[in-house]
Amino acid sequence: MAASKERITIQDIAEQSGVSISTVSRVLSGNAGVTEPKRQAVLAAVDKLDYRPNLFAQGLASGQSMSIGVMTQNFGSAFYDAILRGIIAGVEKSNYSPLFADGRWRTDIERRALQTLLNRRVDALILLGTQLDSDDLLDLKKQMPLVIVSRSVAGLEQNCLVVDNYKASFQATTHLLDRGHQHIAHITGALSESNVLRDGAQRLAGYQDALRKAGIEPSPKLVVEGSFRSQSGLLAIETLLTRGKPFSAIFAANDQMATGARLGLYRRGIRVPDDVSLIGFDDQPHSAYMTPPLTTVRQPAEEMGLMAAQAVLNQLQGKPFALPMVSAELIVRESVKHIY
Amino acid sequence: MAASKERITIQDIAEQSGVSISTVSRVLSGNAGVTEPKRQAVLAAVDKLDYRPNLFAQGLASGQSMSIGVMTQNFGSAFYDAILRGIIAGVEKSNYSPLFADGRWRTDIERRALQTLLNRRVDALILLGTQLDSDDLLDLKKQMPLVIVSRSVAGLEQNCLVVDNYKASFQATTHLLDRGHQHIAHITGALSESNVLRDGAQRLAGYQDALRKAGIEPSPKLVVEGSFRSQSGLLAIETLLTRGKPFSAIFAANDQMATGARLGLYRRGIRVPDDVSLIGFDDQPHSAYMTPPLTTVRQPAEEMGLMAAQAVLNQLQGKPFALPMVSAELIVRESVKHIY
DNA sequence: CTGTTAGCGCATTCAG
DNA sequence: CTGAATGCGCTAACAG
Repeated sequence: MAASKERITIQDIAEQSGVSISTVSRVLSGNAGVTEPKRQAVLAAVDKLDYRPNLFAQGLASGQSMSIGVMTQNFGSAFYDAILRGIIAGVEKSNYSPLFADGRWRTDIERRALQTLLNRRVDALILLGTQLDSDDLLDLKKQMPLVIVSRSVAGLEQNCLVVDNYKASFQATTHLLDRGHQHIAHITGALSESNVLRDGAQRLAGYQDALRKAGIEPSPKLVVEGSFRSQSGLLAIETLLTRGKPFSAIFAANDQMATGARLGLYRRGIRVPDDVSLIGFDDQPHSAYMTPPLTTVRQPAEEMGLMAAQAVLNQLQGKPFALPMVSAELIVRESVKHIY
Repeated sequence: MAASKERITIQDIAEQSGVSISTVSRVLSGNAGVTEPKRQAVLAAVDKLDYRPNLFAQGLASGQSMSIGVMTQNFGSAFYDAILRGIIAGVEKSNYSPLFADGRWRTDIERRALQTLLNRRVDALILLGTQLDSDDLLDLKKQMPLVIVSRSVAGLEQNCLVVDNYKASFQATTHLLDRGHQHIAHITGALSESNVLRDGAQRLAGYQDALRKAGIEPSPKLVVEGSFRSQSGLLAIETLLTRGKPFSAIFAANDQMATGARLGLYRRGIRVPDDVSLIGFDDQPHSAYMTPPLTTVRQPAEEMGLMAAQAVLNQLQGKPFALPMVSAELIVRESVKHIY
């Protein structure tokens, strides 16, 4: 590949194909009629000279960057990664291209990352699990198309794509009840921080209501507040054991805590699922490889990414769009035992 | 909404501070002397009007984008995520900002992702585990500052940042030997694809040489070729068991395969570490939470990211730079048992 | 349909 | 040291 010498511009291909630069611009943008022969000539020249329009010039002249900012909270997260994959796939067909940033679950970092995205003049925004204030979010919404994934914001219901945590949690708990478990402990997600409160609180509610529906009054002694991190799952086991109230199953608000709990049980010599059954939430890739493989709840991450992408693209084109509440699915594996 | 948010330009702050736009440009870029009073006036105006220079205009006029392209192979990878974190931290202090792309371990995707990076006119490139041909890489090197992480390319030794796989692997195997193990199996990484050959082959070599140094001739029956994926670790167990040659320990070329192997052993009722000891490589975050916690090798990912960032920045400034071979560290946990 | 012309916002000579 | 004048490469009116 004999690469670049001097940047070739629209001017070059205009001369090469014997037309004016505006005509070139027209065939390239496609939003104006051009005679077929000229069109072909231009295309040929573009191909021959391997022309690449200068995005800076385009952006400056048109006022659009043709890019969509995508903010994750952790590149390393398997769940967000799957969403990103969906977004990439969804945006691929359009003329827009994604611009990634990572908030690392820290408000200050996310704020700055958002600024750089804004500085790059993104035309729209997809925010995953954002921790920003709803005021800021409302404000952003006024400025450009916006889709918020995995967090519901009051006043922005239209733009939020969330999973039905309550229902999934209800089902997971019911699964345990159906298998004969009466004493089911729950390790919650973070509940105090108002920002991430949603998921944790909803999953807790689903757990409690499932018990009630089965005629069992939820016991506070069987509920331990976690933080969504492995470490908290590990600690939760100690807490539960200390409290002394027996249980035959544990439902953790996510797989990471379930993993932590698994280790805690292992250290105590408690077998899974022989002594205690375990269920997680999220279906981290590795959960299928735990010993035993973990029963958990899978969110259709990739689809969610696709939907989010489609929604922004529609907004960008002024088309109507809708974001339904997506439902998660229980993945049954060997970490749950049927008892009598 | 657009009323109050009229884009403010350099022109606005020029008027506001009573100087010309060139003076404004000077104090902002800092590469030219400006009288202190004027400087202050400009800064004040910038602050007051909350001025943000238009990157497109800057890029178009200067020919630089002030951005560094960063290509990963999988946003979801914990290892690469840690490297990205290091890169972000390393680039933060400079005026450059990172632009991310994901090659998803697929050459075609990586190629396209690289193109979009190039279209955005990145000033430099950091490639993680790239699968591109060395010819393309050589070519890129001619066009801009370049750093390749986790892959060594002939002719580009200067620009590659790699970990000493051989040494780490040698140490891991020696650790097993020191604990009394004589029959040590090895699940290799991918060996056939020339692109990712390095890591897998080097780890295999380290394993073999450690055995030889201990006076043990490596047995082909105890080596199974894997693909770096969990699934292959699972299958490897079946293969090993079928071959019938006994072993008391397994060294997998990465944690994912170790996890797969762990499940395979579990399914066969073989206990870890009581019956078989297990060692991985990479120290995935979750490895510390496996049951039992996995002994493995940790690569200083974040530091590597920092070094990569520093190296590109130096290149960008025409300064000299050097990329040493970094060494990994054995993390001892409960998955290895001392036998007699 | 198509060529000409004016900017987009900023960095950079080039004269003072 | 500083202001005025040129483009950077492209889009979008504006005439033909």
